[in-house]
Amino acid sequence: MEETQRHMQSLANATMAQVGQSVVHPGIMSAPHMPTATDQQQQGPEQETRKQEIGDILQQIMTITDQSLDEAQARYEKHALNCHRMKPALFSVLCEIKEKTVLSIRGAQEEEPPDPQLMRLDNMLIAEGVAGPEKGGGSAAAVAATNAAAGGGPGQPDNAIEHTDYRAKLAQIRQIYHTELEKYEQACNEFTTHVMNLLREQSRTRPIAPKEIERMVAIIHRKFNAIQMQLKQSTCEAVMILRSRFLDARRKRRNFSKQATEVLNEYFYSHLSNPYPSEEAKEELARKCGITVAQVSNWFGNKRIRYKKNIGKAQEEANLYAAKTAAAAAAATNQHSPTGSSGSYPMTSQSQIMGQPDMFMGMQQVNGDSYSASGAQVGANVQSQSPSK
DNA sequence: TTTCATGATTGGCT
DNA sequence: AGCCAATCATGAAA
Repeated sequence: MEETQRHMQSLANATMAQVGQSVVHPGIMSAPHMPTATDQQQQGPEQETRKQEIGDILQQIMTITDQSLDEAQARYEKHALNCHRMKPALFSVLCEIKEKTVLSIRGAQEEEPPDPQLMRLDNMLIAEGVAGPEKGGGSAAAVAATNAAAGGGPGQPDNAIEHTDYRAKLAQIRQIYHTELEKYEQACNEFTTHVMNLLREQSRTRPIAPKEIERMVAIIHRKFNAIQMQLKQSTCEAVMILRSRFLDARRKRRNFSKQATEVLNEYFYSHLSNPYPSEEAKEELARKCGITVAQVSNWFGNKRIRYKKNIGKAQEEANLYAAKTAAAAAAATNQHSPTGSSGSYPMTSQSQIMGQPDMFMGMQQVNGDSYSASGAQVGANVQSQSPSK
């Protein structure tokens, strides 16, 4: 992401503005410590001189800031200040006052609770395997996703392909995420160091309390966290898109295998009078075809409606399967007992035998749909089928 | 690219 | 809950 650069720039500007605020308007500079009555009462002659010295230093500071001095003189004055023996004392006093005034005002509102949205994003990223341990929830989530996408069908060869495909894409997202995160962290650290150095540098000429530095670091971190949140958000979006692509079954419709279609058609045409397989029959078909019971139900739903809509063409198919069934059953009859089952789905209703299937004619018979019904009645002619619409 | 076939989904009905 | 009908979305053939 080249966004990083932009973020960095704006962040740098924003933070420097805040740094600048305290540099340019330190407050304490223009409002030096005002001694109270009690202060004065407790002062001895020694304290009186000290006060005088502090006053001198302040006066020098004011002079430096107010006047435009030439370089050499300014350097000389600063040096004189820095070397002054009262400087540490003055600084600590100034820091103390600063802490009491400026920091106490803002201090309270900085205690922010963890952002719930950030927590949500974090949780999601961990759950999806983008954040967190490399081989942990990530692959687990991928397995779950691909399994769901496969619809539970056993032995689908492309299952593995899509599995790895999903994993590869997820890994890609993961990698980008971590690279960016690392970049942000590095930039954050660099910037923090930079600002700290700056403050340390400035602390030689103006009072800067440790708390103030802390606060500045906190501000920087907060800014960078905001950027990180954007990264997390877009990563989440990417994962969601990936997931939806892989989980949306419609997008990955695969035709059933030829063998599966054969089995289903065989059943359908041999039960034309009542093409409503029982739950057990569906399970059996599902097992045979390597698909789910729901898919079997879908198939029969589609088949019934499409058969009804297109009788003419369906009849050809019906004949085909009738002939097949006949052949299979005949073979079975010859080889085994006259009543033996061929293992396919023999016709069971009288109308089928007579070539008058009664599907959709309101005559649905209870035929049990067992796979071992009288297989001897074969060779039915289904050319004259005329299911009503 | 277009057209057809087909598995999945959805809403309404019983 | 199961089914029907319409529809969607995709695979595969033309």
